[in-house]
Amino acid sequence: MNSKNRVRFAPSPTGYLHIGGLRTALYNFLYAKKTKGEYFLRIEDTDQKRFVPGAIEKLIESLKWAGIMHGEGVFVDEKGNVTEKGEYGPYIQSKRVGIYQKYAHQLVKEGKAYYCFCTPERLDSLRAVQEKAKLAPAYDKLCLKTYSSEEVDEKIKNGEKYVIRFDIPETGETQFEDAVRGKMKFVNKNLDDYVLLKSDGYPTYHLAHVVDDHLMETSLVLRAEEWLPSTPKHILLFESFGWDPPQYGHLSTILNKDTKKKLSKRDGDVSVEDFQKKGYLPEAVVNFIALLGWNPKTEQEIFSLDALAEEFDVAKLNKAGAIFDLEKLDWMNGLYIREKNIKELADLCRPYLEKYKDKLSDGYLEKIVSVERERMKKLSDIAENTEFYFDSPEMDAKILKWKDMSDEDLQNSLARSLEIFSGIEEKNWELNNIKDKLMEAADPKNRGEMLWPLRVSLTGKEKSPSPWEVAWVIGKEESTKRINWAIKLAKI
RNA sequence: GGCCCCAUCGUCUAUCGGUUAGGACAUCAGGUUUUCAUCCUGAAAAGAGGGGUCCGACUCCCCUUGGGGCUACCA
Repeated sequence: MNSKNRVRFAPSPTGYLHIGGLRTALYNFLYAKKTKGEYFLRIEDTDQKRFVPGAIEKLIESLKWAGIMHGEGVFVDEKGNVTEKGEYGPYIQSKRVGIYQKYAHQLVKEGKAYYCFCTPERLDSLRAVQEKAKLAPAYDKLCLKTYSSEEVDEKIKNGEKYVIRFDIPETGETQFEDAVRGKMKFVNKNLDDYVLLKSDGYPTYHLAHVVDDHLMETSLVLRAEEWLPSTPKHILLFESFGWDPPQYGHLSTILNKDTKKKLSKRDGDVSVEDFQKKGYLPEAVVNFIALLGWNPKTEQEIFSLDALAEEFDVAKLNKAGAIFDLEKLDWMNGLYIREKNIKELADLCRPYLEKYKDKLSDGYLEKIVSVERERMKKLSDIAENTEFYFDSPEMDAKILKWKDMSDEDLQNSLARSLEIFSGIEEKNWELNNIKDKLMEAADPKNRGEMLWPLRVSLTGKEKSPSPWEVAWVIGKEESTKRINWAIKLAKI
């Protein structure tokens, strides 16, 4: 037996990593880090209908982006091939079907499970009848009750399709201690004789989970709340095999802000990849989701991954569902953006300015980023309202005037700015220098009279960074050109 | 319908029977400021309802209500 804590993240490769899945992975990862245990990645691809090619690679890519890396399980190598590492493999369930089949049949032999030959049609009508009678829909054990073992052998020999069902006791209760919810108690007769092995020979989640987490020596299963109702089924299965179940902890659901229901693909962008594309930083996403359903019980809110691992404690996991509030994520993302150094931030922003890539030479992007950084919430903001760094702005002469300035005042103001700029030598075209010269010249009681028209003539916008910042970025020549153009425009 | 889980500001949450119910986001108002943003100050904002238990309940128990989840040969 392994004395280390062993936890896992076991997603299905259905196309992308859900943000809720990322949180589940994160908590497991943090637990392992905190307790110096092992965190491994298993792929649950037992539903052939839902398998999406390339999904495993994408899943791992998203986890890697977030910095949630496992030391055991399924990996992607440098060549892009899916590989595995670890003593408990294979870690991809489709490679383990023989194992599941062996255990399922063993249970049948021991009289704890049975073959079921019922057609989907019969199951459907059975369910319909039960629902109409306001009963809990459940399999009626028909095949268990009606067929002798000889009849079963005969049917199988004739090639009849079957599934293997778990024979759940009709009496008694199943109890367990949930790491986040405490004592849980379920009445066995409410439990259905669920399918262990499907007619295609693949296991259901239930069988695969129990067999794998026993064989892989998982000590704690932190998983989504939606699994809570099937946990007694899993406990009973473990017991049938004579195995000790792992400890369970069921995580609260992440809810959609508008519908207050489980966040789903239909609600829009919920995949990790979507957040990445929209310009969220992994630090912010990780920090934010960590706090959705977990709290360190202090007033600290900003945590690096390492700091989270330091503080993480299963006992501090929350029970209630948490609404995913994008506004707070935006704030937090802005915070992390402002902490980035210019070089790194520029590199992160570059993909969003693909259409201007010819104009981004010689540190130009670094300059833009240093000016825009404090007003960005997402990396993609670098492409919002920033055209004036690349092209002469569209100018609306009406907004050039500061407050109730006269035409003459405006001309004077712009002329004065032009004069100041021409007084600054090219080699002294530095941010602080430009700022000092402008501030010196501006009337302290009414700086807007000078700064507003100048800024608008440089940007064409009512809202933008300061005139000295923009002037510094676009350079003396371009700045001068734009002021001259504004002067002309204002005269018309 | 059946089974299960959950319940403090709009949102994320603190409170492990005694607090002016705290923090953060968002909102609003100020300050800094040419504008925006940043930053700083401040304000408004919560224990779903009803029963118990207790000297005392947001906190413990029960009921109601509300919300959510599960109810597949999907996970």
